[in-house]
Amino acid sequence: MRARMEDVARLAGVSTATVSRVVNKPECVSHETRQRVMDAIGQLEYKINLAARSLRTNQTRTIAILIPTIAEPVINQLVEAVEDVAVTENYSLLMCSTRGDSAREQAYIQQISQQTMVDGVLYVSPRSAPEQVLELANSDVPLVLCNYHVEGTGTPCILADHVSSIYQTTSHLLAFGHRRIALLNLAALHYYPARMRREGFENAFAAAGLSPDPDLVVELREPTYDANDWRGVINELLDHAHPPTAIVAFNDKVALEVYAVCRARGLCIPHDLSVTGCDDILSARYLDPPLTTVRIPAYELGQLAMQTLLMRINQTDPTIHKTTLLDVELVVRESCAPPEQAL
Amino acid sequence: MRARMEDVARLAGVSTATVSRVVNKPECVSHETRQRVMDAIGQLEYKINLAARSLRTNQTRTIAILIPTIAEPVINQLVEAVEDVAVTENYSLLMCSTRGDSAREQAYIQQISQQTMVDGVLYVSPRSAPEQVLELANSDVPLVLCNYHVEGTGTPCILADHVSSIYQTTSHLLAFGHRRIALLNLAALHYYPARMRREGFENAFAAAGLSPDPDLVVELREPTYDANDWRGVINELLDHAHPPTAIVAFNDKVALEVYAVCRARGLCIPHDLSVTGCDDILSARYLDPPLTTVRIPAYELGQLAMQTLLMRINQTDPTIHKTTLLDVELVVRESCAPPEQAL
DNA sequence: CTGTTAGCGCCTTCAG
DNA sequence: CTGAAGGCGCTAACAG
Repeated sequence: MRARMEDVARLAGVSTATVSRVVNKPECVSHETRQRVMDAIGQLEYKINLAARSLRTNQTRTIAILIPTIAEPVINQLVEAVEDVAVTENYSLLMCSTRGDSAREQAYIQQISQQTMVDGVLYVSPRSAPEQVLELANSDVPLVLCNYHVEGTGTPCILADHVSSIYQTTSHLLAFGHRRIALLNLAALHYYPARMRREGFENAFAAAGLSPDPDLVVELREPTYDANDWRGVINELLDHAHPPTAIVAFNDKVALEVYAVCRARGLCIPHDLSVTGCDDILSARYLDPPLTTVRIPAYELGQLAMQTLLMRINQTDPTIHKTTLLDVELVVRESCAPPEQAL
Repeated sequence: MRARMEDVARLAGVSTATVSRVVNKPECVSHETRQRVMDAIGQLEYKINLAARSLRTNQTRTIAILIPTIAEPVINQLVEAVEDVAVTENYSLLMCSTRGDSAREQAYIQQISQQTMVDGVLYVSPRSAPEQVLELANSDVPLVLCNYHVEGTGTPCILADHVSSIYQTTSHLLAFGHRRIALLNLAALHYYPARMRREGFENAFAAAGLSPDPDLVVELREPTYDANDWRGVINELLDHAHPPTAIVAFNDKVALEVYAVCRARGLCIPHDLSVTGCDDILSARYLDPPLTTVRIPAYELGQLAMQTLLMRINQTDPTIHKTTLLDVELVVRESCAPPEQAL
């Protein structure tokens, strides 16, 4: 629209200050004047110019959410939660998804830290080198990390308990009597949760007074989101002279691949092989048999992360506890059974 | 950062205009001067203020994408495509997802049309009343519609061919010899593609010189994304005195529910019942049996929509063809077979 | 190739 | 409760 506040002011016979008040603090303007101004606004189809406002107020009312992809169920629930909070708090959400492209991740970080464009950043599952994450953490843009952990800086970190998730699925299988349990993990460079999952796996064995067979721990370093590479790995595992009786997949998508391989080999889950996943994606319950997995509180994660970021921005509570670990819940379905003694 | 262009200019011993040029048209500045300015920028940790730039240039370099939810595979692929184009063209993406809440959809539309905040809007799968969509179309914000169609206004519409998708799955079943085919459709208020799907269903029958049994056409008016309501409907259909031998689901999620119901009833797909879906979500191929469905060119849709929007914004080509229909592809897997003659 | 100058549209003290 | 006035930081003519 062409009309500016000045035009509205003239038409309503008031000053621009009053128009501004009508827009921002209507309660501070007399009912009568307000009405006149509102009419003028409608008549001129006046549109408020956010750039001018931002320039003046020094805040953009926009936050950026930096994520690896939007196509992961856990992440898109998290994003939805963030947006829900943003909407109630009158913030807009800038989507920055990197699609596993580290150059793009870098570019986004540059953009955010070298331009005044957002009031804060939510950085989910960083894949960048720790130094780069630190660089952002040490810049003057308020930051909250999700699914990542840094120490030293005052950056709040909100995490699901990745140790616990794999600990729980592994323990579940151990309780069934499995001993030869394989772990399918993603250990891409700078991918933080991988270590925690590995730890959960080992802790579960340790708690049972056992230790895992290193041969059965597979850590793919492929940073992409392409699931194809898993098939080869799974087949290798099953071709092993002394194959596993159970597989702990680090997420449900990989568990899906285990299902596919079993189907191709004529193996019956859970009779011939027990399988667990993680994330509880939609299709987990529709598989045959339904998949035993772990529910990640993705929505709560996003909510908490956004609330924390808002507190940082408003400096409401500078003593926000630095890192929060959210509990995770085992969802037992039908993909696990005692191992075949015959094997 | 505190530093403004003026500070940089002073430190580098040049004018602000030169600093601006270094930032925006580096090729128009001598190598030497540029270097000096860049050093100053680094030294002062100068951050460019986008609000000031926008105020001056009268463009935000931001576009809004208005979507019903982010958690649908087709939509999130589309969004990814949009973002990919945005990144290459130096635009930012504002996420506006309504989560099936029409009040929120309205609020977003208000915000977009009554504030200068974005250079354009991509409106995907509107659920609002047609008048409201038209209101946005007639505002001065460049708009492109996805998965929707309006006539009269010059608004470009980019659509997947919803008629064809259901036409193809229905024909596939007819070719197997099915005659009692049920349609599970979503006909939420103002949900545009529902009509097209219904049309595809009926056209397929007509092309075979047949007509569908109206008893077997179910159109749920539930506007939510909750899939639970479908179970009851599916059970009713199968309890019918003369039940269908095949079910055409309007999308894969609903087909998933058909699988679940069949599993619960001890029915074997495709032996006892043939099923088709639409969208080709990830899990479609992991089901047992793998689901016959339709691939929607979601990425291409998003790409084309964004490119079209950019042309509108830049007025590169005011003669953009108004509406584009993208082809859709049947993916035959194993969820369909000839009907049991015994039934 | 570089500098001068004049706003972009709004908010926000400060008076009245 | 309302008005006057200044400036947020940047870009884009226009000169030189």
